[in-house]
Amino acid sequence: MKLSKSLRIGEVSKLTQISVETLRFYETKGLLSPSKKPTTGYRYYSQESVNKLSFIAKAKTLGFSLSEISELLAFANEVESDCEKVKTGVENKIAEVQAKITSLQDLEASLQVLNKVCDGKDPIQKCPIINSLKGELHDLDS
Amino acid sequence: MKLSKSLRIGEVSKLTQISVETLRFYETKGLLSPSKKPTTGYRYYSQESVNKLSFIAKAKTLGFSLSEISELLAFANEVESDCEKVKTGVENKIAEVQAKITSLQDLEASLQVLNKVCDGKDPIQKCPIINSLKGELHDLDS
DNA sequence: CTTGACTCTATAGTATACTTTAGGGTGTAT
DNA sequence: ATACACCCTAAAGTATACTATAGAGTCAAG
Repeated sequence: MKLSKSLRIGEVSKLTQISVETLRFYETKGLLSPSKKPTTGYRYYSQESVNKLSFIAKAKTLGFSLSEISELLAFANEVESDCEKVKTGVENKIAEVQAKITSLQDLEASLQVLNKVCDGKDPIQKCPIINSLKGELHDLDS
Repeated sequence: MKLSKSLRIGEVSKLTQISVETLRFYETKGLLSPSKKPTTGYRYYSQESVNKLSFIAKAKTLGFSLSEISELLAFANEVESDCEKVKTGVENKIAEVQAKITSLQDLEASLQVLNKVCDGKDPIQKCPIINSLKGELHDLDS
């Protein structure tokens, strides 16, 4: 078994495009724990660490928070468990995303109503948008 | 001219459902400035303040941040200006919301792909979701 | 005139995800 | 040997939007 070469923080940073400060920050959040040379305190990252970081980056683009990612990583390390929890996590995230989409669509509709009633040319005292916000916003509450 | 009755912070809080702490916080953010009785420092809010607070609350439900709301309020007070800026602000917000919706829809599609490949019953080592995140995620990068 | 509800300021804490700063060691090439 | 890039820790700062706490003054009723 050949041990894969271990990397220092700056090299990992270049490879992953994650700043060294952020790498250290992730460590404080328990997301990874590189080995440290006791005499110098220098961090040495294995290839596995790099893989983990790309896992983290991808999960982040999927909208997972760092603590959720932490959970996913923990699931992945629980040899006992099956992947039901993981699937459940993904399903919860889907539901969450759908809910966000719905509320943003509602929001957009409300904004479109505001936008439609204003030609942008009235003096500010008569601006229908300002007046709508000041008033009851009947059109928007439904 | 009858001056409308001025209210103390607790009364305004009950009326608007905004906590007294938040009312004071909004003040530090420059969103409103109730008059203060010099001898006691007590805040007294006019009906206009209450209207402003309902404006703020509504704009918040429309996804405007406090600093954006601050701008809207400033526009509304610039007697010189027409409502073009306001309309532009709303249009920018619409574009922003649309962009968010699109990216959330992409996100959902990615999550659905993950969800579909996993029946939730594999041992964690074989979990397709975990493995997708670990691997290249070809299906998701497109 | 005292009690209790209400108000005040100033400061710190919460949550998320980092970034920045200060002050000091480490490693390698010349 | 010394310069220079790179690494370390600990603490503070950033942004958003509040919430909470401590210690003290105010107001109205009984």
